[in-house]
Amino acid sequence: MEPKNTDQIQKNTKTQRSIDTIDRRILSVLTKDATTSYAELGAMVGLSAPAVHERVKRMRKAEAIKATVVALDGKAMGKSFLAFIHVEARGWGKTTELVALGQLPEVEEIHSATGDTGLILKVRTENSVALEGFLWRLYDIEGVRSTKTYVALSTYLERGVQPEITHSLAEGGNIK
Amino acid sequence: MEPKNTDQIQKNTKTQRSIDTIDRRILSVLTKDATTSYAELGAMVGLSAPAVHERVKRMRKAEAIKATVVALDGKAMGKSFLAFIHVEARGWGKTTELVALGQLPEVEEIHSATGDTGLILKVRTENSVALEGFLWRLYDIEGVRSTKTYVALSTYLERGVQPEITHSLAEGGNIK
DNA sequence: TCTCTTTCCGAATTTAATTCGGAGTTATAT
DNA sequence: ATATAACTCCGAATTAAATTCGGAAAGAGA
Repeated sequence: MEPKNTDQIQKNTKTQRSIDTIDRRILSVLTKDATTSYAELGAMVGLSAPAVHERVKRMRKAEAIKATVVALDGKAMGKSFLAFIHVEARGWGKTTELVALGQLPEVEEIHSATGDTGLILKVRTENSVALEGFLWRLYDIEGVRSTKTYVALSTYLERGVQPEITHSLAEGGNIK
Repeated sequence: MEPKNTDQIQKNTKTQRSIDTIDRRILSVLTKDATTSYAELGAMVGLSAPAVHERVKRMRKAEAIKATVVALDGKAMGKSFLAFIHVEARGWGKTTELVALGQLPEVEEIHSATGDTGLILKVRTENSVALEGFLWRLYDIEGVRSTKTYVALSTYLERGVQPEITHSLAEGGNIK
């Protein structure tokens, strides 16, 4: 047996164990149905229930899993209108007031963005009247220069962060 | 994937009891933490565990609750880049190919939209190179005329559909 | 009023989550 | 090489929660 070169420096001592293939397979199931039991998950990935539990617990602690939540249906909640609103604001200091809009349950996402727009909002309202009401509130905020609203007519896909990565995207080639 | 026509589902089912205040309070908790036990939920809303269970079961069946899922951290999954891509396509028949992009785990949302754009995509990738790779694949699709990409610099809020409704929005006034 | 339906509760049961001790593995240091 | 420490796993035992069940209370409609 040849001795390995020990020159390599290993410096991951205090870092959390990285997410491995089994972790991603577990997460792949849980992003679709988090009511799956540890026993079932174990059968899928070839581990015992306590082993899966241990992994999930670790990922929760490391905040790779941010939360377990129910996904609601917009229409059933009485919110038929979905819109993306691009907000152009004068001066970056006023972003605070805009972010405060997150208090409203109609606002689901707030991102600052590149391009010709400062903020992107995802807003789901009861109807077009409520959306208009929201836009009025937006213009009431000091510094809001302009907005562009894109109303979603149909939603073909809507889901959270997926654990898989398409490595071929970073190579310019086709899907593996 | 075809957008789900919930109207028909509603018709076929016997008149479902509508979502009441207690239901919304339960959902409000579950959208933040679906690991909350029925006993705890019951204590919060003044019901027994079986009563809460019954309500949740009903809402699942009625698909007001679409699923229970884990919310993952994009960075922890190795996806640091978030972008919204507006796609303008020539002819509506080609939408099928675009919707097929939903196969990629990087694609989180696909909506058809009003405005000067046909589709809005929400895409989360490893880095800018992978995002560029994705854009190349987009342009490979027949009929894609142009795209506009908005990269999210910071995310201030990101959550699912909320059960509460701000009624004052539909009245043009202030928050109640 | 009577009946049908819905919603709820407490108790009992079933199922799953969680804990625990120890075996096997790997990495690191002596 | 060998010991040490740190992981990861498993099966068994325990604890906690989900689920089922029968029947009581409340409401709707005839």
